[in-house]
Amino acid sequence: MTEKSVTSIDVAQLAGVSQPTVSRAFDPNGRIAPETRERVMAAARALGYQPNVIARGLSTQRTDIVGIVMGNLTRSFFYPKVLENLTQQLQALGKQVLLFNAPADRPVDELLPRVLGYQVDALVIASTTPGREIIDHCARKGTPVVLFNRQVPDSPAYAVCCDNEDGGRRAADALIDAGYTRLALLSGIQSTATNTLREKGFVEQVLARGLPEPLRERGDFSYESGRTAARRLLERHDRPDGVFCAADAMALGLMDAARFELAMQIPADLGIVGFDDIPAAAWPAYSLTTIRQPVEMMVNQVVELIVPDPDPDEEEDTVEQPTGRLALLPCQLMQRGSVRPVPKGQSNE
Amino acid sequence: MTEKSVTSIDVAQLAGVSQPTVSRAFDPNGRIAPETRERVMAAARALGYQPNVIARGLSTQRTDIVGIVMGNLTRSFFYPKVLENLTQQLQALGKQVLLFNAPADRPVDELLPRVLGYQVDALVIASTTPGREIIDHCARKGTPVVLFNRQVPDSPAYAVCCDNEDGGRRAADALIDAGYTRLALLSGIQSTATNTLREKGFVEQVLARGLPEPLRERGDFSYESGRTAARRLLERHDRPDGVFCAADAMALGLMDAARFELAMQIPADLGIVGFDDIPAAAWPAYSLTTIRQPVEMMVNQVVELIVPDPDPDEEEDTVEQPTGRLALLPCQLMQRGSVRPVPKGQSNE
DNA sequence: CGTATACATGCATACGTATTCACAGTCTAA
DNA sequence: TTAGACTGTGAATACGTATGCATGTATACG
Repeated sequence: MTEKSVTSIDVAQLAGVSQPTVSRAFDPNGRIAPETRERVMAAARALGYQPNVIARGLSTQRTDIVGIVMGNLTRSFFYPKVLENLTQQLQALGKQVLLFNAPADRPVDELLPRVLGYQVDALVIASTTPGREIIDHCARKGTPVVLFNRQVPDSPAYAVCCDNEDGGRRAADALIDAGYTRLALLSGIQSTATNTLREKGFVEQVLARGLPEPLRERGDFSYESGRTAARRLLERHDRPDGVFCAADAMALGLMDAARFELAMQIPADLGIVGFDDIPAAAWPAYSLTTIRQPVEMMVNQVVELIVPDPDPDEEEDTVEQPTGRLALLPCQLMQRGSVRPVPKGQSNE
Repeated sequence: MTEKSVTSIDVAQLAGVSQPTVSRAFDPNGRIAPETRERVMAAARALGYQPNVIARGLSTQRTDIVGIVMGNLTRSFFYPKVLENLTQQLQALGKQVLLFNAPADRPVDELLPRVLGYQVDALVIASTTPGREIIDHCARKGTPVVLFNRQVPDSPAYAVCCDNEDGGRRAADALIDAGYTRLALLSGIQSTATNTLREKGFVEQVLARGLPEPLRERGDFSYESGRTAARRLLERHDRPDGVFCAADAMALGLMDAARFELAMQIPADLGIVGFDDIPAAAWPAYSLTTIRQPVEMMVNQVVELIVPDPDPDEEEDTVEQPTGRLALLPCQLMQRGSVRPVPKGQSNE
């Protein structure tokens, strides 16, 4: 058993050619006579030969593997879709995804040795805290790094973000336009850029519209954290009447605590705006008004940065991209039932 | 730029040893003097050297890469957790996960060339339909294949399943014990073993307990499919009063349609039992009674099959495992609010 | 003191592919 | 007809690591 696997040499022998010819047959641009290629392919089929990607990687210095570092996949219910889309698109382009798991609240540098060892062609960091070390190291090796909804200033990494700050502003507008006045903020993991920017946009807009500084409560992006934070927040004497949650999962937890533990009416007693637009936000049991992240667009951007267009006339001079290039994609307010309708004629002036 | 990456030869030069010595320094079992190892490691640190896993893979015929084939990650909300757990555990054991995406309803054989090319040490197939070809090919190469919640009879693949058939039976008992009598079944993708077995267990138990054949409606495991199926199912003149859904996501869709479109009371007018125990099932907005799959246990089993215990006294004779070995893990009924309480003294006799 | 043993290390080579170079044959243009 | 360009192929080699084998050195035992 454990049959020795069939190599390009075996195929070469059967087809009566040399090993390099087999290699060329499998290279779409390989200079080879059509009839030779056909003969090689026939032999390959007969033997069940499949080029060894590992060996090829050693030879070409390209593995067609893209590393993806992700934190808790199941915390906010947002990243599974990102991962799914990314995997599908990359696979369609001949790349495969190597998945790394990292804690969300520590820099990902601990994974550095692993990631480097696998000679990935590119690295996507999402849902965790990027570290300088890993970014710089990849930069030296010429490995593109794309940060997903994260930013590291003055670094050579690309960043693809939805406009979190603007999203925060829109959330503020949505609540204020609807007439809520005692606002609160339920934030996520403090060390993340997603949280910081959403928070900043929200608070600044609240102040800009002439309302007092919103209350603050902390969570970790998860449903449970939203639910427990809700108890603290809604039992205060100066209980807020409108809350922006930095992630939908927290908003759902908050909503459940408010409705089922504190018997509050939504949106009458309490207006809630989330962030992400996860599937459950649209379910009628929640009908959560939220800020949608343009996942498809973001993933497209990432893919574009990672796998260079094969077209551009072989201008292989690698037009040096501006370091720290940032793609900022627009978010969109999804109006649903967790915020009461805007009174006629009133809106963000 | 694109600095040439540092190899074991560079480290060897700096440390004043030969290249194989560097290799041995990084091998935990390598015969090497402690002080030499320290010197090598110091040199490696100084240069930022990291062994090239690809090259190692070529030499050792082991890549430490485990392939995972998954279908729609976001359809039933069950697989993200599986993937997360699996990735974490394998990573802790020094393996990495290479992710393959496959359509859920077609055999995964189309991916065969890809998977084979990457020389994975093991292959896990979940959430999609396994194909004979890929299994047989891996068997010939000595690559273990583990099917997650799937089975292919008489194949050399391992299978780790929760006891889907028993889960179906328990669902039937839960509904019948609570006094529901006009039962229905909302099934998932027909070609999957998970669906077939849950269906079988449920129907057989319903008949065994003396009730008439349950109605049947079809979905695809997704929330939306549950919701649309609900409309068809609940507008019949012989509307059921108890439904078993082959996945929680469908149950939630069904529940929403029943409550918000048809103004039915749950559990009074309609009892619902799901399968999986996804996070949302426990949320008070749903409080779904469901059959829990023991995810941790299942993942542990998978990992055990994939990475052999290093302990067993080097009995490397590879005690031939029985082909088609199946691990059947128990599921558990989670009693919540979507089924009315069992009347006193009544239960599965 | 001599021999057997364990240990530490270097040398040579293998893993499977891609690629550079050289060579022979074919085709085109004068 | 011949010089040149072009095409298709094989030989040789590189990619970075692991490992079998041989060698040399230190240790144990009689």
